[in-house]
Amino acid sequence: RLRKWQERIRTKDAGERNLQFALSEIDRMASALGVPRSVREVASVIYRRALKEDLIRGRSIEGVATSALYAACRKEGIPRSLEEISEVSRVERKEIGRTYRYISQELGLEMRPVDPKKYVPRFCSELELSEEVQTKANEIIEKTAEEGLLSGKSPTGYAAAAIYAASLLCNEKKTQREVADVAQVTEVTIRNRYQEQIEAMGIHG
Amino acid sequence: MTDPKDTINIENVVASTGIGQELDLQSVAMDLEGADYDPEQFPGLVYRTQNPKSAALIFRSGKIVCTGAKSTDDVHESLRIVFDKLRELQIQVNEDPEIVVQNIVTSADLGRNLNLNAIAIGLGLENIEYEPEQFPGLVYRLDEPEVVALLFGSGKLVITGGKKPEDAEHAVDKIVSRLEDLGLLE
DNA sequence: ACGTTACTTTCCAAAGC
DNA sequence: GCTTTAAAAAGTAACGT
Repeated sequence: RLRKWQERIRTKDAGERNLQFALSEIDRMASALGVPRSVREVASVIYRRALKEDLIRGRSIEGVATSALYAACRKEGIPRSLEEISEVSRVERKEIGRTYRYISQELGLEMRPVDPKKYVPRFCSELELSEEVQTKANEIIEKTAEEGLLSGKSPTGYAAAAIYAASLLCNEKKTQREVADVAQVTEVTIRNRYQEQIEAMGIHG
Repeated sequence: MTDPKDTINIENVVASTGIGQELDLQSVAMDLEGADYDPEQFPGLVYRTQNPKSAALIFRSGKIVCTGAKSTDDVHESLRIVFDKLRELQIQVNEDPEIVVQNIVTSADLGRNLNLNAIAIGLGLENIEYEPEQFPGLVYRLDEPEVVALLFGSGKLVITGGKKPEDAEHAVDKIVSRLEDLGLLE
């Protein structure tokens, strides 16, 4: 009898320790990413729900914690790409992606695809581009996405191309390399998306 | 107006069977030309047929998996070749072992571009998976037939998980009517 | 700025770790 | 869960030239 009781305490303590570890990891990663406190709270809620629904079995605590943070950033409208998230996590990109898809499905998070416009303010400020460029980039994204150009394309690459195009149009040119570095995509991707976007916008230049 | 059903093409058929006899894969690997066997890496021996093109995974238990064939007829032809090769090595093989198709992979074309964002919302976010940062296709699981469809912006699609060629046809029909009902196939 | 190769996703069986 | 095999879809990436 005593043994069972001690075991319960042991598991309870272990579970408590694991939860504390997960929450401190979320805090550490959130700080490294510079996201507001509200995002950490949303991530914590998602993590606790995953724990309650027993979704952590067969997965690492770190992987679920990182995925919860990725989901929280998206839910709060300030997405970070898997590439950016993986830079502050000890879990590799592929594992974060598959764990995110799993918890998102199981918890019924009903996450909408990321809107590329959500990346515009952050990328533009890192590039020190004006408000005018941001507005222009948003216009390009809005208009070309309506025409169906966005289907299947990565949101970061799409945003990067629109920002590159907008910087040219507003005479605040940034090179493809500069934009690519901030968005963490290749110049090839920017070139491909840029060509499609300017063609759809009817711009020549 | 091409019927999307007429664009269906079988790309791969996976089937399993067995010769009803245990095998010494080490000696089969020695005698069978072109056999790849690395038990440290994988317990099955890999044997490829050229015509029809396929890959057979042969196990110690005598069970065999055939994959890569473009039709169920090709699966039977490929396995007939594998059975004959084993008989040449003085291995007893049952008369005509039962061959069970486990999975058929099909491609098709809806003939129109798709707005995957609108389709994701229309089909219901709880019924689909669409993560363009990770993969350009929208994943749609059907209950009847029980298959998985990958929808792309080009209007092309992949149907997998079916066991009969008709499964893909029924799936394409359902997807087309579902998208038409939603006004998203235009 | 090309071209090639290779990786992402879905499905399934097999035997063993 | 992983390992191996095959195949398509389209996007992205990393090579070499």
